Amino acid sequence: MSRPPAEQPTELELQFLKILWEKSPQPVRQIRDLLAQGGRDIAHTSVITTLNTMVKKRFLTRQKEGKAFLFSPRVTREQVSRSVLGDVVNRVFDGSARAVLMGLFEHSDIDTDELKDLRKLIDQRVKGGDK
Amino acid sequence: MSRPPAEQPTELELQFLKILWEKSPQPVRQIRDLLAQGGRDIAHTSVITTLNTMVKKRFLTRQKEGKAFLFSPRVTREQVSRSVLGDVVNRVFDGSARAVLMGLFEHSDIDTDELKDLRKLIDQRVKGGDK
DNA sequence: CGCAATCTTCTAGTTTGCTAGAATATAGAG
DNA sequence: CTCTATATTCTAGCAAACTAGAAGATTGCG
Repeated sequence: MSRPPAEQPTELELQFLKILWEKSPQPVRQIRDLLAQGGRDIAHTSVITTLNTMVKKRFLTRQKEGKAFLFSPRVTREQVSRSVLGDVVNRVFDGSARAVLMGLFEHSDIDTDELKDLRKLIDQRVKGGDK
Repeated sequence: MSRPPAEQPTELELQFLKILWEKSPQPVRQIRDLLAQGGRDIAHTSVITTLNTMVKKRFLTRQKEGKAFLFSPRVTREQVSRSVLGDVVNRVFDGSARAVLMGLFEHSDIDTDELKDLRKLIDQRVKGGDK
């Protein structure tokens, strides 16, 4: 028995996804440059290796263009965000949205304006009533 | 260069912490039993190995009692929750509490009552104003 | 066509995470 | 005090994650 393959993207994979969510499809060379620009200077072949594992995991698709491959995301930012958050909610907060919200307060610099914004969001949700 | 040591507890480590948050200090044997009870049947020595790495990571402390060790958490549930959530907020949601809250809506079965509860929480926060 | 540039695949090395058996230490019974 | 039961440490193996070099494939320039 060993570790089950993680269904959530890893930290590195998330960086790749963010780049491709911004713009896609993109070739390896360009992805590599953007990574380096973000402070993560990885060898060209390493970038390819990671991209290929992400294709295997179905996070990405690739298509041939000339002699190179172009990569695109197969999952949306919303899908990943929801998945990761849901995972944390279940694993750490035992499914309690309330606990998450309180943790959210503690976490960061949420000012009064943002709080009101959040409340408005909830109001809309309450009125909507659907789902 | 290789992977930086994760500062967040792993899934398994989180299970250990949950057990010790419920009751501590506890001996290895008992922790092992509770894990097995929760469906994770691990060899006694494996439990010790994990506990020791957690001590090294400063998630736990241990004290000798007779011929055995007793383990206790060194971090609180609140600390870990905040840390994990903060990590996700920054890494996945780029620091936006608003985005997290919306993801929270999407995630799960939050009914109207719970929404009102959340709103009350925000109201208290707005009135409190401080911190 | 041939060769250089460029891209990919293959192989492989390192660390973390998880697991467990072999070897070792120690407390307590008799 | 000796022996056994029980606890711990040591060692080790396997998969995932990350990294990169060597080798192989392909395009296109001259």
